[in-house]
Amino acid sequence: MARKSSAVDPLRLDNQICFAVYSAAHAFNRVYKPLLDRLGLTYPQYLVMLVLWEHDDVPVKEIGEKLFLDSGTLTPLLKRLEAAHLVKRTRSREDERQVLIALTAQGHALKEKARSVPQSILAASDCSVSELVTMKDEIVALRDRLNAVIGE
Amino acid sequence: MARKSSAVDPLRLDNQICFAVYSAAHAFNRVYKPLLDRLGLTYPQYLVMLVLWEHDDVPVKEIGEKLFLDSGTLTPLLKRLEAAHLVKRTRSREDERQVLIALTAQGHALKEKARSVPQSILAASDCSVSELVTMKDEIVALRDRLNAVIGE
DNA sequence: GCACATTCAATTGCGAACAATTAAATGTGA
DNA sequence: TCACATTTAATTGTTCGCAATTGAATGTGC
Repeated sequence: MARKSSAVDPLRLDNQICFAVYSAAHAFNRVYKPLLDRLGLTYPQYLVMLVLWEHDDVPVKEIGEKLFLDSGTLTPLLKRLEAAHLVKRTRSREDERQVLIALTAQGHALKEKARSVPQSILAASDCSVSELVTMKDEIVALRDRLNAVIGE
Repeated sequence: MARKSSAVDPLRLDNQICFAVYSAAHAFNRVYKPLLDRLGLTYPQYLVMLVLWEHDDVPVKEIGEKLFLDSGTLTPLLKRLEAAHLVKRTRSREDERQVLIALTAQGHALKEKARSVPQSILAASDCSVSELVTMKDEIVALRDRLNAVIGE
């Protein structure tokens, strides 16, 4: 039998969608870095701020569900955001197990400085908005199917 | 002026391709985890092994170029692979600055156990091969455009 | 009311990921 | 040859990401 063609070898790096996603995520991170440095945020911190700019005063768990992150990641990250005076962490009075995350005035204000970020990313991706939307929807659909398998 | 529709608000989490990629990468990682646990590898270690299974006895830099990782990430990772008896690290005699990474017999043998991994991932993605190939190519093209911007 | 399980955040430990620096080896130009 | 830049890994310090555990608060079934 002939040796398997490298074009279809499933163990070839080039053939793995997962590596494509993994390396694209790192590439995005490197593009975001200089933009977010100006805001004093890391990319995961920026994601948390995006969540809070949409809906403030929420428990840690809700942030985690939206970003697919757990308390082991979020607790120290939120403490750093608190140290930067962007959020306030307070125990809920209705349910003392929960910690509610609220934006400070500074945290709200940062949203204005963040408005220019998406368009810089769009420019870097060198791609039409409609193409990006299509890709985004496909990737989200794939992600959700993967997460469904994990939940079993 | 009417309030901007949330469907096109560029600061909305749901509208960001970058978050789609970021969260998909984590979802992939979670699917890989139980499969790779059986091999005793983490996902980045698995990527390094994929590179080595394709081409052995290469300097650290070459691995880094293929995976878009630097020595700060690879040096400790490779030391862990060496501690697991999967690779050997030796200074090149032609150029003493380089460290060459070679597979051990165990490292070579592990490739056989890894063959079942891609098909498990394919099953989890619940998607046709041709769809995945198309998506992969699009994501790689996007990644390469992003990396081109970084290189400027 | 009380034992029990569940929920939620925090903690600990380990493995990435990367910036910045260090140090050694190599290459280059005068 | 010798000063100088370049290349390559290694190191250090900070931040993610997650598994596993802890501990407090809450809910439940009897």
